[in-house]
Amino acid sequence: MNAVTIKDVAQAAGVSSATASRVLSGHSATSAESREKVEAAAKNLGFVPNAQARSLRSTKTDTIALLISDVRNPYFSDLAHAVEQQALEAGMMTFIGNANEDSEQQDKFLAAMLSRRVDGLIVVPQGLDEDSEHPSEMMQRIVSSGTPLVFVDRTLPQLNIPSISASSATALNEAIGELKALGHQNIAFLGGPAHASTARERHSAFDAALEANGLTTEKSLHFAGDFRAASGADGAHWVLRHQLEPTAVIIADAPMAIGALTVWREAGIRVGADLSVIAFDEVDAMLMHHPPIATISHDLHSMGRAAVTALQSVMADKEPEPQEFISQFTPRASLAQASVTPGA
Amino acid sequence: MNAVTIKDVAQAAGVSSATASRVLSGHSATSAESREKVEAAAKNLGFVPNAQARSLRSTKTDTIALLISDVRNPYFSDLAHAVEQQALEAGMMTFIGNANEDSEQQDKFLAAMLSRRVDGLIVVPQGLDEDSEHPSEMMQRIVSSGTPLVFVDRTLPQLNIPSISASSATALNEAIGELKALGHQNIAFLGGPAHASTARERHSAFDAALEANGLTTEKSLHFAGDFRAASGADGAHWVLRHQLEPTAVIIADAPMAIGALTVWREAGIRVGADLSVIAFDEVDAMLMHHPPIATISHDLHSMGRAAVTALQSVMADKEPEPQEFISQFTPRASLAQASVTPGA
DNA sequence: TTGTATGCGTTATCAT
DNA sequence: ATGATAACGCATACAA
Repeated sequence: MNAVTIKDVAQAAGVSSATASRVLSGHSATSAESREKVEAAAKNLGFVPNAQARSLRSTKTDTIALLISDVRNPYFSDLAHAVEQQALEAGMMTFIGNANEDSEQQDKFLAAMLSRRVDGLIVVPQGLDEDSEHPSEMMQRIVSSGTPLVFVDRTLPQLNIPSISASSATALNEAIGELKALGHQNIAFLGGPAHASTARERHSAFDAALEANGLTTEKSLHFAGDFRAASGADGAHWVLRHQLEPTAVIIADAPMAIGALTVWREAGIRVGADLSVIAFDEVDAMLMHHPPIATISHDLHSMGRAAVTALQSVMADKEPEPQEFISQFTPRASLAQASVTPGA
Repeated sequence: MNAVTIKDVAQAAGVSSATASRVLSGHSATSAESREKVEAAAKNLGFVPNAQARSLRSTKTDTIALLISDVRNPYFSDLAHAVEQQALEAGMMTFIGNANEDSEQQDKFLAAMLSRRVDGLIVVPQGLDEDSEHPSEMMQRIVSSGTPLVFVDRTLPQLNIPSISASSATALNEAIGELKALGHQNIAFLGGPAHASTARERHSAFDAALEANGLTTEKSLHFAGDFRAASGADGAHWVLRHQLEPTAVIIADAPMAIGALTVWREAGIRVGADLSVIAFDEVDAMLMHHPPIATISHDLHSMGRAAVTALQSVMADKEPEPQEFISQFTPRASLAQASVTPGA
């Protein structure tokens, strides 16, 4: 077992534990001689500082936590990768946690992080499934604990927390404009759960884009899913049975798109001929599909970087102006894919 | 800021901090009266125990770390999900780290975990790129520190660490048998980097399967990639230019398959007609491809569970019999996909 | 520059 | 069952 402490190192080096500490943390002044001896002893004994004790004393952990809502969604694993790289550059470790689209699991992770005194938290917040109006109790406690916190991708508007999110207005306007130009009139929307701010934003941007393009906003053409594949499959059936016979569909995330495309394939619907499809999130599966699916995609790398930067601001200042941190990113529409073709 | 300690709780409850501790950790015997008072006070003050201090004293963290080699590879994020769920059931938190297929980044994470005194480590080990024979120095230190350690997916044979891995022999035998029955003679293999044990295992199982099926083991039909998409693209070009004109290709992981399929699509090669393709790892992109790609897929859920179970054994016993923990899983071949058709 | 002594928040020991 | 106190490993104020 590893029981080698700074005392052992000090003893082996023939100095006091204070001097050993000074050498090993490298802050204060130390003589070249003791530096040499201590470093040799530490290496020799295989000394690994106990981060628990260190941060108990210094109240700094150089660690942030990132909570995403679904590890298995490539959208979020890309985001995780971006955050991690940026944090690494800033000398901080990242703990990645997975809420699994479940607010209970989110709270468990948040509690663990809070009790481990991470320096900051970057969170894709889960709304409460039953009640989207109020954040969970644990989330409230995080906030009132004063732990630096930043939301990314999704947000909880009630909480006034710095948020890195995206505005789909432009991209959806472009998409709908393109579809209209191709003759599509009845465009369906397979949306996400109302407790996710991104789902709400995409839905209202969809409605606004219809209106801006002079198309009727038909409430019945909106399907409420939950961002997971199974609900996309349900949505696909719903589209096929819909009395307005939509000729184009926009899908709010990649897992739902995968579920839907699988259903349509099995039903013999030819995407790009019988039905035009545009999906959020440019993941491999969308590009591998035949034909490739037109996408509205976010610059996850930049969003991840921005989240870390915003968190660093919060960690530095004590009272930041929240308004400064509501960053809006603009996703990019790639519509020149064969999944978008003239409609009836 | 959150500065409420167990002393504050004790004071508010009118008991000693020792009693408060006993109530809050729930181990020793306490009177109903003090239990009530302490719990009320704790809730009232919003007390969050400091895990640093707790585990400094108790040398237990109820936390394990999982190091995967690429967060963005769905294969590994599925594995991460499985490990996390199983650990949660056992009352342990999981820190997920990403080596990004880089042994330096692996070592950074391992150092951080070691210094945080996690109770155990589940690792998909990176070999050293230059020298696949020796584990990294940090890995050696982990081992000699006595921290409970289990390898999953990949292993480092030199280290004699309990390992959860897979044997592709059966699946590849089946795959090659099918290809031969369909008339394929020249079958190429796009493999992974030699420093990954899975790459070596898949390669030698491929050779063995050729031999078992009475096909010549043609060294020149093996392409050495690195498990990433770009090398799959290189491999795709290599296949097209190869003088033996292979009619079937087996690809060692999903990212490489995606890279290769993209190249072939752009080159106008019709997979399933001009070329038969079988890929390891059944990820969404393989199923979305037209035609769907035949796959050899692992039961990641079981492998993840097994890894946690094995780790628990190591944490319980002090000197386990390593042989007991070399679990072999057998991937399943799904060959009835249209990417596999008769060959020249 | 170095050593001594103290404290971080919690649990364990030893009395009572 | 409870309280006083030491101890976990480290960093730092203060003294030398």
